[in-house]
Amino acid sequence: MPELPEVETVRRGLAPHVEGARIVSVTQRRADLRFPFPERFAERLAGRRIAALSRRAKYLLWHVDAPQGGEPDALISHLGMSGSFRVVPDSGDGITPGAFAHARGIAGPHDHLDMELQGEDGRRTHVIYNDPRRFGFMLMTPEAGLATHKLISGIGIEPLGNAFGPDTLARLFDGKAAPLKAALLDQSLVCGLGNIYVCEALWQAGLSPFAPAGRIGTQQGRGPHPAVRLAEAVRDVLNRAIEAGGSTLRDHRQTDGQLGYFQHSFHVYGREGEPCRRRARSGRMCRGVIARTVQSGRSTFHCPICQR
DNA sequence: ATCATGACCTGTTAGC
DNA sequence: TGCTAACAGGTCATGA
Repeated sequence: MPELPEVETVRRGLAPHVEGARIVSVTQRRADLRFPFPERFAERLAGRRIAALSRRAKYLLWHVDAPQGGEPDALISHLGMSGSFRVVPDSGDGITPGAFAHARGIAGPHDHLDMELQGEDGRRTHVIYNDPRRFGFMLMTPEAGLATHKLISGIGIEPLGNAFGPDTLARLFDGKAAPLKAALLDQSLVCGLGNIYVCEALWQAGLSPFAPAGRIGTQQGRGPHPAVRLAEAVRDVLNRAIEAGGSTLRDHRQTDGQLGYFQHSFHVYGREGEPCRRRARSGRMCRGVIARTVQSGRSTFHCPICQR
């Protein structure tokens, strides 16, 4: 599921419920996800206040205030392929979170974590993490060391940030023989893109997923420079996807349970064998048929006619 | 350094 | 209907 737009959708959905809220209790239903949970995870969080919820690449960062006599921590969470959070109001019947959730039939087999929160308005809610494939994870690190944390320090530029643009992109890709598809998936260059949005951005930019990444900085032709088209396409696709609440193929839900709907706007992803939807300025439709190929072990969807 | 591959784990779907 | 194989949004470790 979760590429940048889905993670950002989740962040926006959670933020009003968690920012400023106090963690009343944490129910952890298994010892590990992709990685083991941190030692004494639930105990360490209980009683502390969540100051802010931010996002870096596809990571959600929960900034947790210091406990008595301690230091602030950052909870680093990743949704993997199938993770989701949902927010459920407390029943107010005083039953423990786990029992509450089960009693109400809310906890499914893959509800691995249940955080009971008390908002600044005093209201209680549960934030429940569900993840069937368990490729997601949660780690804790001192807030002061967050930027140098192994998982965070190597992350590339945020495509929706101010520093991202055609020049940066061309510089990052300069000299790279790897195909554009692989370069855009490389989180240490530009972060947040996954298989879907790389395919969509390349289509929108009219660039071949197989073209060497280094070429976008030098290739000349008619019309806007490829790096300009690609940078614009990346931002536009991501922004539109966020507006749509992300893409729901299977698992992605907004935190209120709503589906994302950007999948209805896909031009290439999952459209193998269907006609290309590009319309030329003349009004003529592209005659191409969307092809699926495998690049570095994953499906690439593209139009062989208009993506060069 | 760069690149491709396999592994992680479960659920869904296509095909027989 | 029932079984099996292929495939799925991500990342990390490994080896060429």
